[in-house]
Amino acid sequence: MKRPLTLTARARGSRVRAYFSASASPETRWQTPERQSTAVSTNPPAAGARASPAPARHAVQASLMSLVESRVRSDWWGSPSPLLLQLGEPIDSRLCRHVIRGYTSQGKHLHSVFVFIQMQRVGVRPDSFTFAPVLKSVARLCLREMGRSVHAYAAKANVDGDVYVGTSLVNLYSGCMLIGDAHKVFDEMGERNSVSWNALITGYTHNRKFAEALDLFREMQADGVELTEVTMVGALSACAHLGALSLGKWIHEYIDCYGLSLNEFLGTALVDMYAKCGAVMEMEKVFITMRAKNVYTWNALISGFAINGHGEAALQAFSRMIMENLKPDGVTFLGILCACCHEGLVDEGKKYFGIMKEEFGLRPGIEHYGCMVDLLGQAGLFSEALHLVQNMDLKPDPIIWRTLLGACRTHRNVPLGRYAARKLLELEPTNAENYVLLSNIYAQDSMWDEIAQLRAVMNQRGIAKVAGCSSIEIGNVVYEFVASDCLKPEVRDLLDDIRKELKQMGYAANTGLALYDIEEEEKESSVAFHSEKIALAFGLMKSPPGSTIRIIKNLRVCQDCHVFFKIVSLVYKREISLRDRNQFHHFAGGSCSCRDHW
DNA sequence: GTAGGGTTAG
Repeated sequence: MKRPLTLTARARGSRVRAYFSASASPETRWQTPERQSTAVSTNPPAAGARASPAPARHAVQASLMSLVESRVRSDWWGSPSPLLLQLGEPIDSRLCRHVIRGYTSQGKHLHSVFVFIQMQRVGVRPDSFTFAPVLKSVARLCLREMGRSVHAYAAKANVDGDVYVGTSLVNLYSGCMLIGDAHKVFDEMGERNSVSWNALITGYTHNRKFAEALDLFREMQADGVELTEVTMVGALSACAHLGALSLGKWIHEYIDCYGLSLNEFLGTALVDMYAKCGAVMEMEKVFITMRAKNVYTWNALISGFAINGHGEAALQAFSRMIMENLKPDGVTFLGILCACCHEGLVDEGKKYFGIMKEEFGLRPGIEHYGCMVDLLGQAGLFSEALHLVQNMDLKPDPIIWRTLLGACRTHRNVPLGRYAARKLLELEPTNAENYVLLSNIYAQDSMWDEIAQLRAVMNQRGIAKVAGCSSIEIGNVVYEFVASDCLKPEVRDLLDDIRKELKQMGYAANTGLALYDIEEEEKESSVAFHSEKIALAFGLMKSPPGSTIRIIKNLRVCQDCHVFFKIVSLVYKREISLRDRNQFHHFAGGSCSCRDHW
């Protein structure tokens, strides 16, 4: 008998807050208590989500034609099926549907939309069979205003109550990043089924609203709607991003218990969930179990190894992938280059960057260059890194400059740091992270005047630092902590005790990381209460002895916390997994899986 | 006959 699990919604408004606890056992189905959060369904849609349908046909013709016709004409006339362009001729509606469906399924979305418009021009009425594919095409093209017009036209044609059309509309708005509108359509649907729920859940994950996606997942289950493979893919994706391991495991159990098909989609989502939750062994187990694998699956495995500091395993996986005759793509090489970065494998990274172009004919994107700049910069090879940035065939983006700036911080390279920061701030003057990075470089060399100037610029421009936030799951409840939080006395006392103990082991707070020029004692306390340290103290207090402490942070871990965690893992004999914004740090016995490269 | 799915720099 599996453990009974209950689910609670995320409680908002408290400093330490519970997201959810894991769910019910698969046998007993998921017991969903009353909602505590109003985060999801009260989200008001943007005005005009249900625009007046009155002038629908004209709206389609006028607003859509001007937008689409100019873009489509060049390749339309050369297309293999120009028969519908005999404007003014009667067009058979069945033929139109057939052609639209064909174009949409082939990914020729502009063609699909264009045929739809021709139908309006010659007075052929579309039906639900026509709206569904054309809405899909509009969604893929991300044409918001066109989508609203087609929505209005569907209402006018009285087919918006159809479950297929409704689901297509949910998909349309979420694809256009208008998730509030998608939810409004969903709420107003007279008939819903599993597919409509899946469309909304997936929409929330695509819109990066992961906690809300899980709220919906819980609602769907409570409503007794069938949870399918597609549902689980969406929910697992949300778990992966949130680091919600216990819920992810529950879903895995459900898949096994209910015999859901571990196809490429679901298997890849599971592999990715375990990877992003730092559970590397479970990730490998799922991968081995899977019978159907494709390039997505391999990519999830390779980047999973990479972010968890298993660079060699990532490279071995790549070799196996090639042996199994799978063709790697750009994402595969991103994982490989990322693995080389985290392992500091400069020569290997250069080799794979070359292979990518020469053997596989893949043109490196800006993200591949980003990895190479990181690899070279973190290795202290600044001339090569700068040469690459200045000579690549793409315009350097802010991430490229920020990566170089980060390497300058690692190696205390103030002159190049200034140069990179100037380039970066030209492109991205309002991102606080850029100022903090440069300030950290100055602070390492006690350049307090420069820091004061930076602070003045930030104040003048009204730029505030992003608050550090760390979460930890204890007993199936996720607690969140904010940096310099108002601590409970017992957590503060424990942190003080830990610090005293660590000081005896030679730990001294790295006060150079404080953004401002402040008194030594204050500097120490500002890094002393970084959110990950608070989460760690809470974890030491509340988790069973010997269990792995898993913490997730929204920003990159600072050098001081990194040292702190290493010593805690040694002194307290605990394994600690810390996921920061870019990668995992697995601490054990006084060292970290990242080998201090991050 | 129409709708819903996975990987991706720092």
